[in-house]
Amino acid sequence: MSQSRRENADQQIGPLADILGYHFRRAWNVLRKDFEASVHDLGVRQAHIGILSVIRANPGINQGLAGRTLDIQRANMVALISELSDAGWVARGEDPGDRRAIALSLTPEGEKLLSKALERIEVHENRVFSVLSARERQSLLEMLQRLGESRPAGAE
Amino acid sequence: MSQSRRENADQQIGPLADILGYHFRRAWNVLRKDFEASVHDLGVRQAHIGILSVIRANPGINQGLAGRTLDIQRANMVALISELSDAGWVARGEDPGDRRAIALSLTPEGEKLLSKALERIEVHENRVFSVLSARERQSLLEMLQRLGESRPAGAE
DNA sequence: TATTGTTATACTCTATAACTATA
DNA sequence: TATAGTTATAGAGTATAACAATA
Repeated sequence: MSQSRRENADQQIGPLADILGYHFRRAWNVLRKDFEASVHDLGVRQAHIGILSVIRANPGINQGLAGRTLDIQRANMVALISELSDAGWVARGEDPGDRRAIALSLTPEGEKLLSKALERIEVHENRVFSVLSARERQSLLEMLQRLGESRPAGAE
Repeated sequence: MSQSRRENADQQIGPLADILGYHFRRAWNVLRKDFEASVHDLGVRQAHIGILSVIRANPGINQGLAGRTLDIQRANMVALISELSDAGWVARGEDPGDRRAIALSLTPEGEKLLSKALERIEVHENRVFSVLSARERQSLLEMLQRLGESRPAGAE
């Protein structure tokens, strides 16, 4: 159960062949690069899309909750929201119930941008995941959901 | 085919629910964090393990080829190899056939370190992937391999 | 006391351009 | 001219500590 066949040039990767995390990293990099290339000219990055989606689905949501929903530290949300605001895609409003909080909403331009980006992303995903069957794609989605929602305990 | 159920607190994530890349990112972060926590005290990072493994499997391999095997830019290999050399795990030798190249090999300490790290990683992977069955794990491995070896064309 | 947003800072991985010394 | 290693630098995502204003 080691030294699995690997057409990669003529090099051996040794113990890595059996480490899922290694293959995860490579696959993630392929996915990430193609994603970036496919939306780069729109001026958005990965993190932006997540934020815009969550705001669209929850108009008036505040920064901290949006960040927690996406697993983005609140400290890192600050710059991201500034970028989205500077671009004219997100508006910062007042939270009626909490004067510390900022209520986020999409501007009409933000709505348009998000729709355009989502179209690009659909094409991008069809391209990248063309090496998988529809069934495999569904199976992968379920596995990734389970992994992403898990909180493995033991290595802290 | 949208707005799929999500137990994530009471927030909606909107269009993200159907984007594989979103779930890929979350799963990758869970995996990455647990990995780091599990080998951190050994003084190694993700990239180091890959390099050590490839050197073990190909003693005398040069820096550039090791990097290409792992999809690490040659510019980024420099610091990584320096770290491994400074730690006493990797030795830089002369390449008999090419005076520009550096022939890499593991020191006895490097061998020991790698073995120890691989044990940690096995525990780590069993922990993280405990949410998957053995069959799913195998299926995931195959899909990740296919994705990682693919070179999606169209978004450049 | 706890939480919201903020600033400052750091780490890791990834990426590009330009240089040198060989080949 | 092409390649191996190098330097410098930058972008992107992620992480922690500490602070002011508000709850």
